[in-house]
Amino acid sequence: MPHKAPIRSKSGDALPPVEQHARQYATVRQAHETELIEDYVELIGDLLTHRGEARAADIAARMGVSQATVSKMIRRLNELGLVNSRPYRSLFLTEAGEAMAAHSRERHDIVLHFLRALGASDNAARIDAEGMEHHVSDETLDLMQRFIATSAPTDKR
Amino acid sequence: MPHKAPIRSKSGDALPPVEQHARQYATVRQAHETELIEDYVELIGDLLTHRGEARAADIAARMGVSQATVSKMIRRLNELGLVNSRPYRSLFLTEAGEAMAAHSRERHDIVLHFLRALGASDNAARIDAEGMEHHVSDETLDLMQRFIATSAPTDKR
DNA sequence: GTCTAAACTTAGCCAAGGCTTACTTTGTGT
DNA sequence: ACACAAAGTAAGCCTTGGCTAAGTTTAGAC
Repeated sequence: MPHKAPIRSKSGDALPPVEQHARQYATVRQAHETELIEDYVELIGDLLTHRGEARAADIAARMGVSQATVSKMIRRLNELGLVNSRPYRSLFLTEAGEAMAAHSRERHDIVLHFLRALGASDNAARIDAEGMEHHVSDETLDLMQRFIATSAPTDKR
Repeated sequence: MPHKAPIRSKSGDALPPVEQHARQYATVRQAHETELIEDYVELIGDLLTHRGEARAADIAARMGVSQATVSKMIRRLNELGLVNSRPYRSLFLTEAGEAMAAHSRERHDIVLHFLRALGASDNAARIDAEGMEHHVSDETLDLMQRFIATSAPTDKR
């Protein structure tokens, strides 16, 4: 019964050690937990910046979900101390919310510009950035920034 | 009451049109639905390739979840026609499962090598690849491949 | 000033993906 | 040959993040 030899047959990498492998997946699972929260907070921040206010209806339309879903989510954000909301009123971010929004926005921008610098179309860059944003380590983010700097000496809108 | 003017105040990009924005989030949500499935199938394929068999206990250890969770998941994979499993026995992939595993593995490898080519450490590259893999469009994947080719004329390992 | 549409909330449903606890099966070691 | 540990399964719980349907509040039109 073949069981322990580190066979290496395919293109490249063998399986990582069990604990390392488990940590990889754990990191991804953890990212998924905070991901949606960050997306909401980021969007709220963007709406406040670009539209002057953040209404649940706008959020629902942009997220592509029902208003009920947004309403529920806002309650969560409230409990988490990320937004200040009064029933039937427009939303505001708390300090913690502002910080999270700024942080997310910054990461998002870097990933987005990186993808464009790599040569991606606007559409692909936008979609991929939205998904990748939460799975890029600080280390990699740094490399992306460096890549942007060297590749596109001047431009950016 | 300020309401509709396309204000553009910050660093860069204004908000995308509502429908486009909603589509972005929808794409991410959809990726999340298939992500776990793909990770399991990919891991099973890797275990079969590198270890000769795929046991639930191994999967649980590598995923960092309980055996019960794996057992439940295997039932789902079975219903989806991705694995062949007989109770208490080792797993095998169906043709569809093989195809999905190969596809995931390929994407995973490209992202991983891309990150290394960018300059990421082994650890960061592994973790980020695990998370990014499911959020990279074919278009971007192509660009990554091209980047690998130009940046590292020969090496790999 | 009132009435009505739009915005918002609440309640209750569902599926997914974790968990623990308890049970069954398998296969080894002696 | 059997007993017992390891592997696997089953049942039942919880939280998240969707949904719909029904009710409430707000605010703008007239």
